[in-house]
Amino acid sequence: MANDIPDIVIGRLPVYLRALRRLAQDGEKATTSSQELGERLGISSAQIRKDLSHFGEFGKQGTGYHIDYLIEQLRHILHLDVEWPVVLVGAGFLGHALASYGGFHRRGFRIVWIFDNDPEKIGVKMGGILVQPVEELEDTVRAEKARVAILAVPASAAQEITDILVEAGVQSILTYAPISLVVPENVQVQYSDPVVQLQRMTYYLHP
Amino acid sequence: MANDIPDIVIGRLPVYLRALRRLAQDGEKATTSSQELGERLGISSAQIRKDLSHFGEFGKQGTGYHIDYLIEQLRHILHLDVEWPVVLVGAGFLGHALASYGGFHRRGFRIVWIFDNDPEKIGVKMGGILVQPVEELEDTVRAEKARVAILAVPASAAQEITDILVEAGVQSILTYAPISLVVPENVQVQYSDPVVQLQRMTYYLHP
DNA sequence: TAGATTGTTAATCGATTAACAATC
DNA sequence: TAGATTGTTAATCGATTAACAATC
Repeated sequence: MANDIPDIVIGRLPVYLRALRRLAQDGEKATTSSQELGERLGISSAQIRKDLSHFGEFGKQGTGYHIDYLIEQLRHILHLDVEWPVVLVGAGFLGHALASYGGFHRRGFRIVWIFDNDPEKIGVKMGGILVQPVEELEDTVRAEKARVAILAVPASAAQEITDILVEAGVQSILTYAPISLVVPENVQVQYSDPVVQLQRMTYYLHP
Repeated sequence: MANDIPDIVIGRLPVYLRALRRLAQDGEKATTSSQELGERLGISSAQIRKDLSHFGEFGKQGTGYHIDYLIEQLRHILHLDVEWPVVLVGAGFLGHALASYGGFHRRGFRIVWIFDNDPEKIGVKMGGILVQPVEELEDTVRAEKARVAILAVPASAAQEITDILVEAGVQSILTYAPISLVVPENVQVQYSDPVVQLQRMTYYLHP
């Protein structure tokens, strides 16, 4: 069963989910509409309705979408009704920031292992988690069946660590290294390179 | 003169640039081809040629693209032949990681101001830069004509800080806050929310 | 010359939007 | 009932790709 639903649609669902959670938190109303959501996100209401219609009928004519119900549906679609344990590789400043970030909790993820190759870092606690030697990465991933990883290592180490992660069974990698990774097609990669993101904007700045 | 060239094309150029710089650094050859580049990036060669053709003719039949020359052209197109001073708001762990990141240098950016609202942080040096009180943000941005900002503040502060930045003249914002920002249409925003990125991948994981 | 690879065209493929019947 | 808003259709719009003449 291959994937019927466009990647680009899947990519928007977490953004919808985030906006819905905000609406739920504000607690002003129990329902919202594709129009209201679209205005907040800068997306057309038709697109939101179309995206959601790939998965079912979640709204009611005349009233819109029940916020809590739609949140539950999106969580289910995105497989967020379980908490995913995450392996973090790289315990530099960025690794430290990620390990200490409170935002994973309740949104589906928890960093539970941290690895680094620097003897100074090994044994240190970050976000309450002990930093382990990278030599143990492969065995740990395999034994614990970790499927989600975050890469916060220098470009020079990124492909090598990726190969280890993939070999050990990781299927989803969020990478901060400024390099394009080569992975098998069943492995998902999301890139976060601040420089690339900044460079996407300077085109529009007239010097 | 409005923008003729699709956003999606602009978005790929920094990725091409990054790959080209890697090739230049390896120093094995002076030229590359759309095919080689495409294989490294997982993009079709036709797309690379098409993207570049929006801006001119940079290659030669039979030999491909001269790497250094194409790098220079892309830098020029993306307005990276000047170094952009960047204002960073938020001096938490993430702000610290960004301030200490060596990767901005030589890729077109330099963080030169850091602001925070925490008295404990103000006066501290991060990446060699003094953290200043957020009360001075607006005046500094205006006086120094900063046009690029990075937001590393909690969701609760993000829209408020955004409004100040926009009011003071910032036109490009890279935000790490887990919230959709509302900005005028002449302001560019790039989002980096690790949870959203992870959530985009769990859809493809079968629990 | 033979081989390689560009830039571009036209065809294909895919995504977005406008509009509206259905219905809460 | 009147007003609002969904889910869906068909039309439009835009992006990608295959193919190839041009030419280095």
